[in-house]
Amino acid sequence: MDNTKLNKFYITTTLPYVNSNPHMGHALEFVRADVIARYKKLMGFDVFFNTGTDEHGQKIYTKALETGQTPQEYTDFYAGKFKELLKLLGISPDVNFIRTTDENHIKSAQEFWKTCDKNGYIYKKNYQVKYCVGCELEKSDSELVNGKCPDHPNIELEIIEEENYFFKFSAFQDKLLDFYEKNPDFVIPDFRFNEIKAFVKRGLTDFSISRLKSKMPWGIEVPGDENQVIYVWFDALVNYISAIGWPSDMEKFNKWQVETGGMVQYCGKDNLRQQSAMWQAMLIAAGLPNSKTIVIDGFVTGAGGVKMSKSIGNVVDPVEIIKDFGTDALRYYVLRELSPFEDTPCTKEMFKDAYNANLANGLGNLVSRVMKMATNYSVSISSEDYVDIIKKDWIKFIELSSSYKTFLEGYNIKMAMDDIWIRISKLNESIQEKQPFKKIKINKEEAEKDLKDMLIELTIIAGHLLPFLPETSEKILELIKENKTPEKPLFLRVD
RNA sequence: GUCGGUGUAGUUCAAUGGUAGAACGGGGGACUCAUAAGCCUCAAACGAUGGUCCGAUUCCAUCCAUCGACACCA
Repeated sequence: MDNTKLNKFYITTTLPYVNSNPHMGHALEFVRADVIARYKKLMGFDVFFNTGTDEHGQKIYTKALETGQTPQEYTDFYAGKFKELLKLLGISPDVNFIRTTDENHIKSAQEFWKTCDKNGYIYKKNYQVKYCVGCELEKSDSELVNGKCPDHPNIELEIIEEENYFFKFSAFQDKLLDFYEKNPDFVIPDFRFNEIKAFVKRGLTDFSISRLKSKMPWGIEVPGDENQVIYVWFDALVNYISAIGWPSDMEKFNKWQVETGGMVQYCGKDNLRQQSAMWQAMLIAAGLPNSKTIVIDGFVTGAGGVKMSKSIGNVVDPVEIIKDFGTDALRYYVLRELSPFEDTPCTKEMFKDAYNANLANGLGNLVSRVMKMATNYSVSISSEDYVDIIKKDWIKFIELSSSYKTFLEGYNIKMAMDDIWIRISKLNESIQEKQPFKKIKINKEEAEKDLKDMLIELTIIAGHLLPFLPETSEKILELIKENKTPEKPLFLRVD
């Protein structure tokens, strides 16, 4: 039997569209995907972890021109910014970073197009575009009010006829519903799955997947038609397979998309349709296997559930947070304090409160507390028996915490972390109850035994933290191993 | 408008057909190993109105509030 088939894992984030600076939503998605990637690695899986930047399309083209740059200069700058953010967030350094302007991606997207075309799912059609002379912009139906531009209700919309390529999305309704039926956990959480099922059941309409190059040249050229470019998201979605070598390196592709049982995709709720319906239809159209799981994040909002925006001034900038509180503090917050699936409010004040309560007063203080006693009374535990074993045999170690594992397998990162913080509380209580700091004077032997138990428990806590707060976890394990008190508090209280 | 979700202490979240749990924040206390941290303790909530039931926060209906979906927004 081929056991190796079971221990490969492919996870990807959505590629952020680089028309603005990275925000909390991006940070949240990167960090969560990173946690799952790290967890799987610890569980002995061979992991491919993908992220990158989505760089084509009208918005970027316009922005670049506005700032007096070429689109390439503009996207180079933003790709750099996102790469920088990944570092700041402590994302696994071996993460793959794909840009949709990469040469191999461009080739792959064109091949993908050709394959869909060859299979009969792409056709050319006249497309009517509504154009408002007042705005000098094309308008979609959903933007219109009573069939007029809301900003210029007195001007009649012009209809512009344009020839575009279309994708036969309508051909995939039954196939998608059938696929959903057979994969009852395909979209997490379930209420998002219901949403997309309802959407597909209502019926699907073909959609345009190209743009006239004369109007918008910043895209990948449609194979065999130099007058059109591939519409940005059709090109962007293909990154998930171009990143793993399709079609030039089929061995690599098979390893990550076939032998893994499919990719796991993290995305925001605004991407539900593209990832769980359109992309799946595209894969079927190209004769490729579907994704395994789509995990949908909620949004980070301002206080009271209001959308974050510069004009309201309620934006919480992840880079600024990291500067003030550190990488693991941000990781902690997006993993435990933000709901895994629902929208959650976040303000700087809320961040600070959670930081002080759970990292400074909670985890950080506990480490100082235990290690201070351990060093003062010269009590230690053998690193071969504890610290080293955790790292060497994490699978066995985590086997002892069944709920932790169950939560992570279901992408419920918050609940897994709650388990750890329960342990932190319990250990604090136990120190209070056993009072080794008093007992050491009257019953040295028993005090030392208590303290050893506490060191073991602290080791277990650090072991559990490994995928979430890797840097902190390593620090704690190191302190236990060396039997040292932290020179500086792990998380300094902020007031 | 249609469909769906949600509405629980000051705040952020749980659970449940039969005395509603927690965390943060607030009040009080005993301690001292620790980052004026930790521990113990107190106060504090089921949107509204009807209905089913011996009994509803939980089920149903209506209303109010709020969020989302209803396709070309990456």
